[in-house]
Amino acid sequence: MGNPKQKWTAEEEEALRAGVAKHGTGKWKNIQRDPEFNPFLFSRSNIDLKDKWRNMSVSAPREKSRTLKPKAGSDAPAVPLSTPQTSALPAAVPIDASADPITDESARSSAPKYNALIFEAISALKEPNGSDVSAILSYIEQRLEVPPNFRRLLSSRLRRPGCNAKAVVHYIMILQVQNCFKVKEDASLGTKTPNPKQKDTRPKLLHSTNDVSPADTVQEAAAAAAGQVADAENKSFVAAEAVKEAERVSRMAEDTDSLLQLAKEIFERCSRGEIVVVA
DNA sequence: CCTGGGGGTAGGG
DNA sequence: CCCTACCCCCAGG
Repeated sequence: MGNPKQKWTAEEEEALRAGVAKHGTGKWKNIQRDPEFNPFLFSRSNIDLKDKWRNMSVSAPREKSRTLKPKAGSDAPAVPLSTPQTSALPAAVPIDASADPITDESARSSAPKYNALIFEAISALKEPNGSDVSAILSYIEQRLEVPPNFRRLLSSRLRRPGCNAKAVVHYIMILQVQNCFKVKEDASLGTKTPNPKQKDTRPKLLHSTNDVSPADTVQEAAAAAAGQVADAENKSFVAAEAVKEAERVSRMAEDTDSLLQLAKEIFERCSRGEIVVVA
C-alpha cells in the first residue's frame, strides 16, 4: 500500500552477491552491515537480502534436448554432462552467468513434507527427457489431494535452495542438466562480469565456513583439476565455479558416494573440455 | 535479535 | 493462464 515496490538494482544485486561470497549465505545482517556493501544496501533490510537471495537462486530450469541418460535402476545419477555433440562449441552463448547461487547449507536437516513427494514423483516418473513442473504436479495430484495453490508451491519449491538434498540432486540430474552456465572462450567476462569478487586465478577452497564436508578428497581433486585448467587457460572462472559447485554437491551429499563421483567427473571434464554443464 | 520458511500480491509474458 | 519479483508475517534458535 505504501510501498510501490522497490526493484532491486544491479548494484544492489552485485553487492548482495559479493556479500554472500564474502560472508557466506545466511549472514544477511553482516552483509547488510558491512561498510563495503552498506552504501548499496542501506535501504534493504537483512530480510530483504534474504528474500532477494532466495529469488536470485531461482534459475529457471530448461529442458530441450533429449540427450540424456535416465539410467533407471540405481539411484546413482549417471553424470549427465553435456554430450559429445559439443564438437562445434556453441556459437556465443550469452553469459548469463550470474546464475550461480543455488545455495544450500541448510539442506541437511528438516525435510519439509513436500520434498518427499517431489522426490517420489520425479523418481517414479523418471522420464528420459526430464519431468517438468506440470508432470510432477500431475503425478502428485493424482495420488493425493493438494491445496489449490499447490502448483505455485511446487514450482517455487522445486527450484528453491534448501530443498531436500536428494530431491534437489535428482531434480538437477534429471531435468536441469543443461541449465546453469556454460563457458565460452572470452565471450564471457566481457559484459557485465557478474563476478566482481571471486576472480582468483588460483581457485582455492573458498570460504570454508564451518562445514565438515565428507569430501576432502574431492576437494583436493577439484582443486587440482581446477588448478590445471586455470593454469592452462584463463578459465579460472570456470574452475572456481566448479570448485564451488563441487563443494555444494559434496555438502548436499549425505550418503551418496556417486555424487562425489559426479563431482570428480565434472572436474575432469572441466580440465579437458571447456563446456561444463552443471546445475 | 537474527534467520529460515510460508505465503500473498502485483506485474509481465 | 502461468511465472517472476518484492514484500510481509511467523516460528525457531
